[in-house]
Amino acid sequence: MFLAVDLNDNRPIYQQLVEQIKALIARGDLREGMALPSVRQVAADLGVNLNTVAIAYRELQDQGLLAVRHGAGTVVASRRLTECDPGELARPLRSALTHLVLAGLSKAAIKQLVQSELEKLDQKGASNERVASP
Amino acid sequence: MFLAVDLNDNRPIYQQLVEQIKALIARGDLREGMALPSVRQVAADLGVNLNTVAIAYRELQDQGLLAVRHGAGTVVASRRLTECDPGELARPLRSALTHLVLAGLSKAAIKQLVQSELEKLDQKGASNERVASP
Amino acid sequence: MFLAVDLNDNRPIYQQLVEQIKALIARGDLREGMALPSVRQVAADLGVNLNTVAIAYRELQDQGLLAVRHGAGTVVASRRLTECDPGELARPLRSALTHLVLAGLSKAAIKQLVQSELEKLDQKGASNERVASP
Amino acid sequence: MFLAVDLNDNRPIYQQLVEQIKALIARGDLREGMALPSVRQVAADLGVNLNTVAIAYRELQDQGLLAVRHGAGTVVASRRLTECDPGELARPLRSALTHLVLAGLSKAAIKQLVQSELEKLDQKGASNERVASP
DNA sequence: GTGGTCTAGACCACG
DNA sequence: GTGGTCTAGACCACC
Repeated sequence: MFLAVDLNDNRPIYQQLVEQIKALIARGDLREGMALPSVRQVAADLGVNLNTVAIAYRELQDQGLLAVRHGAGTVVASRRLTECDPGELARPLRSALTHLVLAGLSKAAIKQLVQSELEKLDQKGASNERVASP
Repeated sequence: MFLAVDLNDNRPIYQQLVEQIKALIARGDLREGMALPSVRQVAADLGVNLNTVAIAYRELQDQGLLAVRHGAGTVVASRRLTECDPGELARPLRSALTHLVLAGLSKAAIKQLVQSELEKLDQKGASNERVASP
Repeated sequence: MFLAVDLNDNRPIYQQLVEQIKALIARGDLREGMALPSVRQVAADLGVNLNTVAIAYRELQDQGLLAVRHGAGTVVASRRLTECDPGELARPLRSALTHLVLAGLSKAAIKQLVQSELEKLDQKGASNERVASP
Repeated sequence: MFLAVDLNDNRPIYQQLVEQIKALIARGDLREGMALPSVRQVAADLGVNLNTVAIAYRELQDQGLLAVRHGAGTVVASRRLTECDPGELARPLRSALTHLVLAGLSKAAIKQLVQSELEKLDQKGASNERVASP
């Protein structure tokens, strides 16, 4: 299984699941139309409450990333760009960068870190830029 | 005053204050030894409870960013760089970048955003690199 | 119950609780993953305010000793050794030893006291060294 | 001057002064009958409030370590063993040892640390054991 | 049920 | 004046 809960993480479990599934989609490990394991199975595998998983799935559905097909499980939705206030969009970025600056990293070191993290995300997730090969 | 609370923000007020003050320190608007407004004054200005502000100040004290002197006010602490696991350090960055990718931003757009945010931070905070030339 | 507040103690109640819980963990009475009584229960048992206990738990969470799971109670965190400046680490020891010297204890008496206190701590806490022999 | 205030220390200034003077006495740098600088001079040297120093001196007087001779300044009192509940006496030691155990130090490492700290204190402060030479 | 946060108002310790 | 702590009681989020 590709999901895990970290008990040493302060964040609520459902939020950890949301983040992880988002990351899988962003990386391209989960693509449009691919099925996700059922709420019950995830709950059983991780040993968490069924409701907790359901809330995570619902959150992702609300964000337009998952499509819940009645009786047929849950699949990755067709990519719809999330509509956000551009100002709001950058807030977590701003917060993360502040964190790094206060930790003493130089501007160059931070840009390098961003670069390497972006490459990790783009390894498989180039679905948007892909042009012709299938 | 340079602080504000956003009621539309999900995060607790005290955490908003922590973030804002951290940003001010990272930008160089607040420097070593500079005094912060008193807990009571901030509370009055923002219309929040005294304790809420005290919790924010205390959090920053625990993180080593503020030096709170009982009876004598609060000042920005002398910076000792926080030593952290580099892996842990990048986690919020990773999360923020995932967020942006899912919002549909291209790799190039994200790097540009990072660049512009870093420049905002570096406007004033170059005090360490500047030596003597003017 | 294994906690108590001493009203003759100058230190704030929440700090007394922090110290006591730390001691229980150091002694091995509380081990990784063990659940602590709820904030409400401790507050009721000790006759102190709910917030006072919450502050103590939160402090221990910040120090990485407890894992507080919203809605699911509090457990002893999986230990990751705290990395500290060795000089800073010895400060409370230095202060305590000074105290004992001024009270008139001989060097030998102090070492004996240290020995006996350490034995109390090591009674149960040898879980890491024990391997497999019984 | 042999006293200093550390602004990055959370403890109140007067308590820092008390600790430092106690350490000087324990080490033997200050011996019976030796004069201390006046309250005013210490206050001026350290740039702290006159009252703050006075409170520190008074605290030490209450503990029987200093003798304030009206109009003639302050001297180190003739050593009187501090009367304490033996249980109370060990509390700071217990707390310091707990701290070290939780930081991951082994029993042996702690005893070695105690040994080295005690030797620092005994360098000059052997006034109790000294037998014959004056 | 759990913990998290906030308020209002009180009292104490420090400088 | 400053910050520190505590109380009582409320409401919210999580499981």
